[in-house]
This record gives sequence, C-alpha cells and structure tokens, in this order.
Amino acid sequence: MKPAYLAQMPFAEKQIRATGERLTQPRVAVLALLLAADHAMAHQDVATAIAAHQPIDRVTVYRVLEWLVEVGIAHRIAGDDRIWRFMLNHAHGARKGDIKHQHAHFTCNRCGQTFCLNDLQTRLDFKLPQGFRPVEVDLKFRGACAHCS
Amino acid sequence: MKPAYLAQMPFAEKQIRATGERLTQPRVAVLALLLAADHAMAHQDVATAIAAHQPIDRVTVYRVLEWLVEVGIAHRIAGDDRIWRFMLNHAHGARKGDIKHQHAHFTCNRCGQTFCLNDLQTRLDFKLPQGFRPVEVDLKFRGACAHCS
DNA sequence: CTGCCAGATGCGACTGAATTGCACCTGCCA
DNA sequence: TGGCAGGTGCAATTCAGTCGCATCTGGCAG
Repeated sequence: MKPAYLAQMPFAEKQIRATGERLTQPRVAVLALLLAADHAMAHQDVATAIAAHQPIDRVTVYRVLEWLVEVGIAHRIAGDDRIWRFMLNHAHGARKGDIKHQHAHFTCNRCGQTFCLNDLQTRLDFKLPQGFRPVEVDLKFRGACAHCS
Repeated sequence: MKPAYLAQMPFAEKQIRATGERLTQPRVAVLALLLAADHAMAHQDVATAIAAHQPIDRVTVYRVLEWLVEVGIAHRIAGDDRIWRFMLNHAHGARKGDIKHQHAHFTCNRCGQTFCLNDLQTRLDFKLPQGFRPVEVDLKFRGACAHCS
C-alpha cells in the first residue's frame, strides 16, 4: 500500500522551491508527510513513516523539522511528554518577527494526538500583573477530541 | 548564610501532615523550598538548593516532586526546554478531579524564569470545532517579566 | 555540459532529563 | 519497642535531542 503522503510531494516541492532554499529528498518527504497529516507529529512519527518508504536518517529528520520551523513553514509544540511535535502553519499566519503570536492547540487525553486550532474564535481578556509584558501567547486545551468523544 | 527556605519548614511540615501521608526529611525540605520560591523551579534547582544544606539524592527529589503533584500540593509545568518545572498550587484552587482547571504561566525570555499567574483575571471566549470537549486549559505567556522589563 | 563548493546528509558518539530495579533504611502504628 | 509498608539512596538504563566530522549533492558559474 502506498502511503497517502506521496500524493503531497508535488505540493511539497513547490513550497520548498518558494523558499529559495535547496530542494532535497528529505525535505520533500518530511514536508509532504506533514501536508498529509491532520494532527501534529512527533519527530519519531515522521522518521518511522518515511523510513517505511525510503531510507532516512534520524538526525536528518530533526534537522529538516528544525529547518521547516526556521523558514516559517511549520511550528513546534511542546507536549506534556516533553516531546516536540510539529505541525504546518496556516497560510494566513505567523510570519517570523510578528510581535504578537497566538497558538491554540488541543491534545486528546484518549488518543494522545495534538491538533491545531487555527480557526479558533478566541477572545482573551487578561490583565497581567504590573511589569509583565507578553510577546507570545499559547493556549492549550486537553480533553476529548472529535474522534474520541 | 542560612537559606531562606528553612523558615518555611514548620509550615511545610504542617501541610504534609495534613495529607495524612508520611512525614520525611526530603519531603519537608522540598516543600519548604517551594513555599519560599516565587517562581517555578526545575528539578535541578531544587536538588542543588537543598544539597547545599543537607545531602539529598537526585532521584528522591524527582519522587518527592512527583508525590507533591499527586497529592495536589504542587503542579508541573512543561517548559520550552523540555524540563519540568514545579510550583505550588494556590490555596483556593485545583483539587484533583476538578472538571475544569485553568492554569496561566508566564515565562520570561530574558531570565528564563517561569511564574504562575494565579490571580490572572481572564475571560476566555472560545468556540472549539465540533466534537472537541476540553477538560483543562493552559494559558502560557512568553515575554519580559516584571524584573527584566 | 561539467566542475565546483556551500550547504545538506549520514553516521557515531555524546548529553542530560527522567525512570527503573533493587537493597537498605525509617516513620509510624500496633 | 518491634515490625513492616512505604520511602530513600545508588547504580544502571532509557530516550529525545545534539554535536562533530566525513561524505555527498543541488544548483550555479564558467
């Protein structure tokens, strides 16, 4: 059976070319995989999924993921299990250097998957103690996801 | 020079007795230290601070911290550096089994310390996608803290 | 089309937080 | 005060993530 992410390869290629950086096999594979995912993926998920189809080094996966974050294609999420998970940024969002950036994630206590809530309608009303100046806000929900509830 | 946390020992003892569990040296020391702290402490901060005054094993510190979380005295915060930090719960708050629990933390990008914003006046207005049922909400700010700004 | 080389990859060794197994010790109750 | 459940100390282990370095390659210059 062919992994679903292979279909995303052309799109991945295009997006990598758009950055003006080098187009390499590992980068295409990792990005294609993320494009096909509907939830955040840990480094190992990525490595395993790709390794099933083509040989790839653990360290390269780390570096590609880091690179994707650097060029603004993806972002990393700190999980409760102290593992980084990665997810693509939404098209509209989050250029590097944004003064105020807001994330919202949902981690399912049942299946353990983490989802990005990009289209979340949130209004935060908060008053921080004197002197605290926030630059970034993360909102994290835990509970039961749509598939598990 | 005497560490400031020693003054907290009697209070720590009292609080531990209140749990009905065993009163031991390591537990008193760790809890006293957290009582004296105004910010979240990593395992190593705790171990180092106590070791300066009395011998204590790293692993014991891990276990005591975990125990404090278990009995509801403290809670753990996942840092961006994949290190757990620990902080006492506020008196009013957060018994185990609460249906809805909300945390708010502030991590300073300059000094790296994490503070608990217990008295944060927040109003969250959010609409999650169909089927997502949150049980817990974490709010995490990054920026400059009161001491660094 | 070809050679070049900055930058990317692969591999092995390493780091450091956290966990586990096990022997020994100690609160605390009978 | 004796016993023992539960806590502590120590050594070894796990595992995500990082580093150094040799090799390879995408893509530009010539």
